[in-house]
Amino acid sequence: MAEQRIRVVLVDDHPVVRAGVRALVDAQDDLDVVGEAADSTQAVAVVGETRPDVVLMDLSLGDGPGGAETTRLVRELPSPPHVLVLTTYDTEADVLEAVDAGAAGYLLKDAPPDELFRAIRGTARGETVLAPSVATRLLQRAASPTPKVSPREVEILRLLAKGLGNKEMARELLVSEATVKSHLSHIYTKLGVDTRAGAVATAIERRILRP
Amino acid sequence: MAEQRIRVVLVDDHPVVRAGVRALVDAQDDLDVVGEAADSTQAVAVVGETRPDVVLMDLSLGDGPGGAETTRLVRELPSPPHVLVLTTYDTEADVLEAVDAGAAGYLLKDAPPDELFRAIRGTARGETVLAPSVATRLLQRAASPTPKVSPREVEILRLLAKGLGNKEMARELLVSEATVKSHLSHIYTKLGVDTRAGAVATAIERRILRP
DNA sequence: ACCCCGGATAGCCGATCGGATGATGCCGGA
DNA sequence: TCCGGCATCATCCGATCGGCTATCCGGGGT
Repeated sequence: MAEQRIRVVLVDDHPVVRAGVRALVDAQDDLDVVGEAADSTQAVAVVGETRPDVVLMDLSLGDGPGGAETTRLVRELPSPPHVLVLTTYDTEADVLEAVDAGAAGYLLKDAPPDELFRAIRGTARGETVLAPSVATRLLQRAASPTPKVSPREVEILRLLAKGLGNKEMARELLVSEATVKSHLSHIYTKLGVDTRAGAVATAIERRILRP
Repeated sequence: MAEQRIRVVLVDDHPVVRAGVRALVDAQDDLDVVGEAADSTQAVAVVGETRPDVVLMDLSLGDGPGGAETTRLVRELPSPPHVLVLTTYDTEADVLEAVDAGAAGYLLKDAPPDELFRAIRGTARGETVLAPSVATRLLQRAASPTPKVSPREVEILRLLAKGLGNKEMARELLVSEATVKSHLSHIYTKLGVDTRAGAVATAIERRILRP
């Protein structure tokens, strides 16, 4: 059956997870783990050397560039491999970021091994593979596009989460209180809330703020 | 060297992680993985049957009872095994909960394999093993004890994160607005904040609320 | 050239919040 | 038994917030 083994590289900062995926994937006779990387730099190097068909990419890589950025770097290599994101979270922001970084699929770590194998094979063939829960979220977001929060607004959100009042934010950002209120109004509109507490909760949920 | 193999049971809802730990641990000749469980019920059953020396416990087990509660259940069995918590997060609330559920150690999943092995051996001998970053947090918290947030207050926090006003919360919880404000004041004191937004951010950070 | 958007600013006003203070009832541990 | 924590309720008041309306400017895209 295995005309040609599918060559896989793992990118994950957790040794345990790498060992797990390797153990599972190597047990399949049409799949080969040809390399591992724990961070972004290693990932690019290993992919360049081993020229795999598929890269399994974790999104949180500890310090340094994250999985999304690493995906972008890998996809910019000549004749790049397909990237299958394999991660714990299914927050919409993560998915979107990964997808527009060039990821071909998105799986959650709690997926049963079978699903993982099918996903790898599909990705190798150039198919797009999404975990059901992720697909659902994507569709929801597609229906109501998330307006982008501007950098300045993120700044406001950060201070908001620290519990600052408008006056204090104004001082902190060297602008007038009126400006702060203006930003806040825009934030409310974009996040679909109408209170500061709701804005903070939604911002964290959407991963605009890191908890 | 290996006078007596150390018998280990894995409890984790991620197949990938179970495979990883199993692969790593089984490769050590003094350690034996004698069972796996994906949820709380399975965990208790498997531990009861296999009578391991050490249980490696993930804290987030998907639906149903979590790792802390499961740790408690396992520790209530006759001549119970030592429980080593192996998880992704090192939030103070998690650690405390696990420790007073009877866990003997706390390791993070990004720990290098060596550390994991040493931790398992230590735990088997009845030692207390804490990841450095966890130990640090514990000490910090020991200095300034975190006041417990009451169930009712958590309820308030939940609604707060949804952006409700005091009046709306009162209606929702079938109490007077005065009561809501009273709860809020207590929450502010306990969390060390003085605004709703700050309370939400801190509550999420402390994992009192799930994002 | 034109227009839209992000960012900054202003004033107004009603609704809401946050702090202070005080009181009651219940339950569980010392 | 007594104390403390939890949950409940009440009032008062100054500070703050949130919505609304409007203006201005600079840069990027059509």
